[in-house]
Amino acid sequence: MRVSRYHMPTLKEAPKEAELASHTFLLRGGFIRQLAAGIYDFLPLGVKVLHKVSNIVREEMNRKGALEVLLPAVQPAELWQESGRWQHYGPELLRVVDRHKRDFCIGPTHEEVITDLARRDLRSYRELPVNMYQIQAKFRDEIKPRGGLLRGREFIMKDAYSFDADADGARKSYQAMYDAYCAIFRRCGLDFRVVEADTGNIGGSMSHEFQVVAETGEDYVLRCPSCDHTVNQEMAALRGPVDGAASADALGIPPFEPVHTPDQKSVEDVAAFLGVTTSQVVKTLICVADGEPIAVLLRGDHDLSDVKLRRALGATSVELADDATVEKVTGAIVGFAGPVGLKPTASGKKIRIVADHSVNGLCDIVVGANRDYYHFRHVVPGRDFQVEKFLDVRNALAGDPCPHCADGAYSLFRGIEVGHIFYLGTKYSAAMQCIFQDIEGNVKPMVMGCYGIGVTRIMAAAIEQNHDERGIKWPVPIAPFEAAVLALQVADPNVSAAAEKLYADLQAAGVDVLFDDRDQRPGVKFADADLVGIPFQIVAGARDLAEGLVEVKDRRTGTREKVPVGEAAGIVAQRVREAGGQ
RNA sequence: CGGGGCGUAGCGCAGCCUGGUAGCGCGCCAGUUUUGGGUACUGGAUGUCGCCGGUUCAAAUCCGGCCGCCCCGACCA
Repeated sequence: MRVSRYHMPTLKEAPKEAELASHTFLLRGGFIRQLAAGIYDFLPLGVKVLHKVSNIVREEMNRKGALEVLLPAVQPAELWQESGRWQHYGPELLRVVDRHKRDFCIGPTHEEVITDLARRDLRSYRELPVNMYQIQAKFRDEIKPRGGLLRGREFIMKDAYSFDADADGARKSYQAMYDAYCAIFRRCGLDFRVVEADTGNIGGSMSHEFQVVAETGEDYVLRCPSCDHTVNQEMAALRGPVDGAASADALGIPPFEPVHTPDQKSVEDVAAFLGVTTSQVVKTLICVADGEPIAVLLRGDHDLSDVKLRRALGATSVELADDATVEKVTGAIVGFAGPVGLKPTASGKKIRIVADHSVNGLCDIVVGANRDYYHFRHVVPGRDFQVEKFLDVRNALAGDPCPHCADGAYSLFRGIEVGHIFYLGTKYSAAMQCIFQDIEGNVKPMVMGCYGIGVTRIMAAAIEQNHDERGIKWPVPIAPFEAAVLALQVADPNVSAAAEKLYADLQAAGVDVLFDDRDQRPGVKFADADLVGIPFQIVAGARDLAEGLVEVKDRRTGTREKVPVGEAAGIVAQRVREAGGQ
């Protein structure tokens, strides 16, 4: 491709909305343009990267026997009502009404559609297992799209769904996808980790995330260096109730008493005001679990993991109560909830009180007084209030003990989730009558799995991981072009002839090459090639050509070397191959 | 949804407080120049100042409403 005939609108200055490297360079390099919040146009360069990633995904999926399909973006509400998600998905599901007043949604995922497809055409165990996938745009009406392609509302995803006759087969299907995903991300040149994850509202019983290691990632991941256990922070368990080991000696502690805390709402404020540490303040979070309010006690310096709470309670949904509920339950404005003297619920039942293990064994603590602008101090758990049970519900932190080995301690890193696989079981197949007959003639629901990869998110993640101040340093397999030829003085016949030959030779060698044949200053070409992130650049200029040389630059390492013109194409073709190019 | 900010040329911004000719840099077009890391000079084109309404002789500027975008928080296969 010749730059003079290409559309590559690079920008010298970054649009002000871009904060992250990936967002900035994608915009500046002319890969994408924003159309609306979280919605982007893909320009020619962006599409090229998208295709390279998609092709890798496709190859690895096909290698595992998965079959490519293409499902509709617009889906009828009926299917979602069948699975129950029309009610449960919430405002993230973009719903539309057609001219006949029928309800539809723009698919945020395709479990319903694929399950419907499977139940119609798959009847016998002889036809299983089947794994079908597609690469297609999804829409999720995110509250807050951010970071360009990192969290858009419309994005491109590869989603696959497996159907097996039994759990054993389904586990094999799951493992095949696990392996395929590792191969895909490795081929994309990403530094990633496989992470144990929660299944969220998609359901199922086993799940792994594939996280690209990046400072700018939204997810927090804990990893134990001694046993390599790696898990999303929101569900990282802790080893035993070690926090509460110190036994309470309530004897010397005076009765609890109210203190006026007029302007102190946060734990930090209260601790500072009363001259105690934040770990001596116990915060009481009013949550709603499956519709019932529940009080959850946590040490002031800890955060709640709503995922761990949900799992510990065996609830299907857990959320923080809204202000009105908090006021009803505590009789005080938000910020002063405490375990002492909580009101019974509307139905007359006493509100349940649970606590994190770390609260066990604390004594002489500060808690909210369930009264506006008051706290209690010298409170002793067990003496002044009772806890129904102690649970592991706080977010694990770096340094916390790993539950899978005797002495390991978690370390923390941030990641960008680029893939997620779920062992679904029969959640959708049972709800939607996706059944088959086994060898004995029994009718059973199929055992499913689903597997997603954020294709557009890979683009962003790859940049977060591979860039410098000048621009992108694409890994060769997903770079928009593998090499560029920069003709520094197009008016000079020697230069243009040499550059044309290099261009032709590289093409003949199967290299995906961009030829900068514009009548521009050298600086412009260098800057654009670096910005756009072409891995290998051959610089053909009058100065070196006079000696029969051109310069070969490696964008990733920054090394430049002078080589004879005649050898340059061969050298670059060789390096492209070694780096995993086409 | 709560808090904050922004909306003026393709991009980055000034002008608004204190109402009166719409500006700067980059980019773009023409020409000259330059030719190994965004060259210099000359000339030029480009704006419903986000939208609607109000105040006023006069509104980018003041007032009201709406819309859009960004950031923080809550949310999130």
